[in-house]
Amino acid sequence: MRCRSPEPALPSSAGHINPAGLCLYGSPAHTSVMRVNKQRAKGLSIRGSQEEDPPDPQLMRLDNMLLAEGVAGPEKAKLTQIRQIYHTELEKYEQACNEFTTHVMNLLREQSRTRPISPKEIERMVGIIHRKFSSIQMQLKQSTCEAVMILRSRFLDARRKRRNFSKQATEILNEYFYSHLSNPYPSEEAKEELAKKCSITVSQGVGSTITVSQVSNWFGNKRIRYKKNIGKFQEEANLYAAKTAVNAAHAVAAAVQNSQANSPTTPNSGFQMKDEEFQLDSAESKNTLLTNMFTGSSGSFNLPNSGDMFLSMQSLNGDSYLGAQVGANVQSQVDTLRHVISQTAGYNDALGRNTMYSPHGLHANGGWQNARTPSSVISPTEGPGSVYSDTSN
DNA sequence: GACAATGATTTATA
DNA sequence: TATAAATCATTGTC
Repeated sequence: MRCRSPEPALPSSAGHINPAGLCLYGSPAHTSVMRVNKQRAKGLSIRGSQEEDPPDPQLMRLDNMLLAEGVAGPEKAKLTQIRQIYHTELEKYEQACNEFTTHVMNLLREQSRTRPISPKEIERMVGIIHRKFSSIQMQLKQSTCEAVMILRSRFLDARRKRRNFSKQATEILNEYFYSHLSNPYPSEEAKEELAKKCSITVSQGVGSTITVSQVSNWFGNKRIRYKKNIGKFQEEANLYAAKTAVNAAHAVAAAVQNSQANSPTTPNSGFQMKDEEFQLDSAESKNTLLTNMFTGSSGSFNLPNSGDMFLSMQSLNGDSYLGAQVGANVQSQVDTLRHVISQTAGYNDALGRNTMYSPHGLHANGGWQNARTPSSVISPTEGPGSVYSDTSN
């Protein structure tokens, strides 16, 4: 149940101060507001009114609190408005108190001509007046604090509102999801890294950050929605699978080049890759590449890695996406790659296992195998510690 | 304005 | 305690 905060009741004039005025009950802020008000009420006097020139410490504190929360724009303007009204009203009360006291003193002086008036009586009268005004001033302060607190809660409430993640952030999360399709349960570290990565990306655009719990939410939603309607996500899965493939291809190409550069005596393994073959400027071209990879029509490059990628194709369409022919094609490409990579050294363990055709991943009953087992990762495309790898699958 | 997409919340469960 | 599943509520698109 979401609560909606009402509009802050701004104390616009002395006559409008809510006499009950005090609804910050229960909250620590309320307690502290009351405590401060009590302290302030104790020392309230006409003379003390001059102490109001510096900004109210409580309001200053709330102000700082709001600023720390990132209050800006209209909220901040409203805060300034509240403070201005508060100080204006306070001044008015103090002036009225002064004037009224002077007036009563004059009256008493007048009366002293007809009857004896003791200084004690004058003091008592002034005391009564001051007490009355203090009480009104306290109400003003309480109302102001209330308005500020409402403003704050409204701001926090607004922050709870749903905001779509940036495109880049969603892409990062999707990349992870589809490259870990057999076990889309990022570890705590992976979540942290994803959150970090997303926030870095997002901060360049929207200026917000994504927390670890938001990453968890995202994966929770993604898993359930993917499982519910695999067909709907097929295109997306293809796209990200292609992306992963391209990334892997780049990494392999780099590894091969590196290997050749480091070992001038090593003959060319026959696995030549031109970088332009992997330039995919559009989703369409990625899809084309993907299609070619699975049909073998391109000839330039076929599936480099990613058992998950094949898994996604399988699981998306039941158990026979392009069937064994594709599987064999993929297998041969993987074998070629494995051979190349084994020559470049360093990733044998990572790619040494071929689980491409094992029926892992999404179960027929709708669950993921090894659910709740965080995937740990070392990948040829990203290296140790990266969140983008699923070689454990 | 209708509808789909999506982030957040709640509840139940292992 | 993490997750699944259902649901809510907002945002974006047409």
